[in-house]
Amino acid sequence: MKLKKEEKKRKIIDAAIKIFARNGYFNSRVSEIAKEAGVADGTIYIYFSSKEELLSAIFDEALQVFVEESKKLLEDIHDPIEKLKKIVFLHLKHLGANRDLAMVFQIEFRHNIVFMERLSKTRLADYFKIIEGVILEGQEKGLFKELNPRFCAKILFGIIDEMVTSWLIANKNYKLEKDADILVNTFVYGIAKK
Amino acid sequence: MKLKKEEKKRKIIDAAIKIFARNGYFNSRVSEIAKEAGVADGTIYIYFSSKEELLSAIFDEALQVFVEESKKLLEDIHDPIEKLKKIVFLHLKHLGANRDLAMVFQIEFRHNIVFMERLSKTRLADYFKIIEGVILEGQEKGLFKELNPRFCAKILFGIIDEMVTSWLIANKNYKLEKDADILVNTFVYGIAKK
Amino acid sequence: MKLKKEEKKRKIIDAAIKIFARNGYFNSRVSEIAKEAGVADGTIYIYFSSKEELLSAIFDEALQVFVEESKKLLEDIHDPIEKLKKIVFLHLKHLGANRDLAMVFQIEFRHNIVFMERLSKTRLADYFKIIEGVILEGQEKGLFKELNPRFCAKILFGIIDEMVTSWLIANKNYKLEKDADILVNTFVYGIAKK
Amino acid sequence: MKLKKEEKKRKIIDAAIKIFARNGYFNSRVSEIAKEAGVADGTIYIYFSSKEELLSAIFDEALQVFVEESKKLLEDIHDPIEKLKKIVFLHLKHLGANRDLAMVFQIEFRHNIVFMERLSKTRLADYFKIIEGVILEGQEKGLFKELNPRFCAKILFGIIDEMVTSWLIANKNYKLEKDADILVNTFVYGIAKK
DNA sequence: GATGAATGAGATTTCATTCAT
DNA sequence: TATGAATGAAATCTCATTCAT
Repeated sequence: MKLKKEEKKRKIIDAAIKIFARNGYFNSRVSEIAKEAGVADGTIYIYFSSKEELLSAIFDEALQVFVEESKKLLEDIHDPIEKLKKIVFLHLKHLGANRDLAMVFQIEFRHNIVFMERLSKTRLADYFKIIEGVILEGQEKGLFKELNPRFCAKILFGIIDEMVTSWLIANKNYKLEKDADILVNTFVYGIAKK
Repeated sequence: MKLKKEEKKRKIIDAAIKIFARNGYFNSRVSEIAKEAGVADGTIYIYFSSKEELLSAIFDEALQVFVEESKKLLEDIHDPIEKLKKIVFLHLKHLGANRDLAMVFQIEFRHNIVFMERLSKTRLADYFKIIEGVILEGQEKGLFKELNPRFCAKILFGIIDEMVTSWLIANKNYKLEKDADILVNTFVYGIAKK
Repeated sequence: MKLKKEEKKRKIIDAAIKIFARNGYFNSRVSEIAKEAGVADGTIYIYFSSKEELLSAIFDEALQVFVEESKKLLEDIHDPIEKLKKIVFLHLKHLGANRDLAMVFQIEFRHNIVFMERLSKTRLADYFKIIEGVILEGQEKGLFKELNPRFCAKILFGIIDEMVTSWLIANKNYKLEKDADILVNTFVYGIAKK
Repeated sequence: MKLKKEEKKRKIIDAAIKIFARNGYFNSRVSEIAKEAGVADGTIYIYFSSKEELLSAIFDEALQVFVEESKKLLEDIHDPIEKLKKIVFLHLKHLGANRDLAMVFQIEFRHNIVFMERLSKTRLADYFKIIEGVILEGQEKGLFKELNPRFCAKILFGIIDEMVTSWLIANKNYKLEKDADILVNTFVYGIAKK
């Protein structure tokens, strides 16, 4: 029974990702999502209180999975630079493996400032914390300069973010994660010679 | 007469920036923009064929101004790193001086993939060209590693972009451009010690 | 359930006939029709895809009812002239009994050539077929001259049509069908003496 | 000067006939007519007080020309039946020679009952008077049955009207006036044999 | 819980007409 | 007289959400 409920929620979220990715949030109809999920329009409102809530749920779920996986996989790595590479690799792999989800992340979540503010204060904050933690660790180990860790985290996030968006827009079939290492190297060592 | 027409167009664009920034594109009413601009609803459609066209016009105009100014100011600078600092400084100053415009740039232009594709193939491409040119110049002068210049340009743009967005979301009153130098230094020399 | 749906459709069509007749198609508001039908504006669009579609539906339904009734009542009559009288009588009675419907038929259906072309190739064609059939029958029985049956049908239709329109415009209370017999007699025997 | 004024009025009327015929009254824009006539939008309002007035003017002018020509040409004819043939011939020739005008007459003038009422009480009444006069003359000469002349006129008008409309809808290239004689013969002698 | 018909507020855009030049 | 930019009222249709079944 409980499982059935979870299943239905899953179906609705998956349908929403697909539809939002295809048409954009504002041009997606709740009834379309319902159809794609194989449920009645009204059913969606049993599981989610509104269309926007459904968008939030996608974000929450995906980021939670991602944060948890990152934490777990980082446990066995000790070199901060390797850790950064793993984080970036996971980020790119996750989104690269699911273009629809990537679309929703890069485009649909940026719709309005209120939404973004809320997001960046919740799940996204956890993600930034992880990156910041690694930076700090690197600094403590004497590997990184004494820059503001939050500042560094933003830079790294900005780089990854741009890579994903640019991959989406290019609409070519290259592997998104292929550049993870060079990306981190450039972030860590800069573009200047020597 | 011609002037008057240009003036009215100006007024409408300024009003649109203000209203879009305040409410977001989808939650802004054309009639609101008209009221703010001091014209009749229908007048807007004499100058812009649709609400979306109006959004495009904001982007085009702002980026054109920016690209032109950048080109001019770069002429007198010869060090590639200084050039990058100037570009970043200008980018941050421009948007930092006009929070409404920044809002429209960071949030409202990202509404849908089609819109973004179109934008990134037009004006934005010019901007990327400028950054790429500087990177290439640095490489030719033996200052920068032989990385893909487009890749480097994306990284830099991603960093700047994240700074702006994060400044918007933070909603604090720090000067956006204050970090231009350290940002470029980090980009150029990396976060690693030595 | 099914019945309820049909009922609601009925109500909307009846309301539309009334409102179209009163104000004309172009000066009728969908919201007015909704109000008259006792449903919400949006409900109309569940049953009809557009305002024009609603106009078409009125025509289709009314003509279908009329064609079916004509066919049935003609079965028991054998004299072609009597058949023509019956057709004309029915036509006049139907519209004479429902001034609103007559208004829509005579005025609102003639709005544009495209609409008329479409109509005349569908339901109206059936109606012409019936008249033509009777003319042909009369010719086969040696009662009528060997004129082109389609030409004769057009003449008869033109006469009836003008009677209805002129009755509408006159806005007097005479029974429209009272002239059915004399009308057919004139059509059949002409206005010339002997 | 006066001539120039008349010329401009002419141009506007001709443009209006063309545009109304092409798109229908409601789907024609005043600005389109202005463009076609080679004048500014506002200029139309110097000559006609409104869009509807312009439609009226077309009707008035065309019918006036027609009524006057009919009267003149009928003077030399003495046989009522020949007179009817001439009237019908002229009616069909006039509209047959100018498909755009025909379109406006058959379709655009029937838009709303108020308009039709007004028309039928003014210019159209003159036209009916002419037909009625011929019928009466035929009756006085003992050629026609003692039917109500107005009734007969309506019948004849209905027949002609249907012929024109059906010609328009058919959109074939046959000469509209070719059936004038047979049409009148059928009207006068009926469809019955002997 | 699930359904899907019904709701009704609401927004973009059009276009006849005006009027300052 | 002629112009055409500006006006602003107004209407179709959409669609998130509800709720009786």
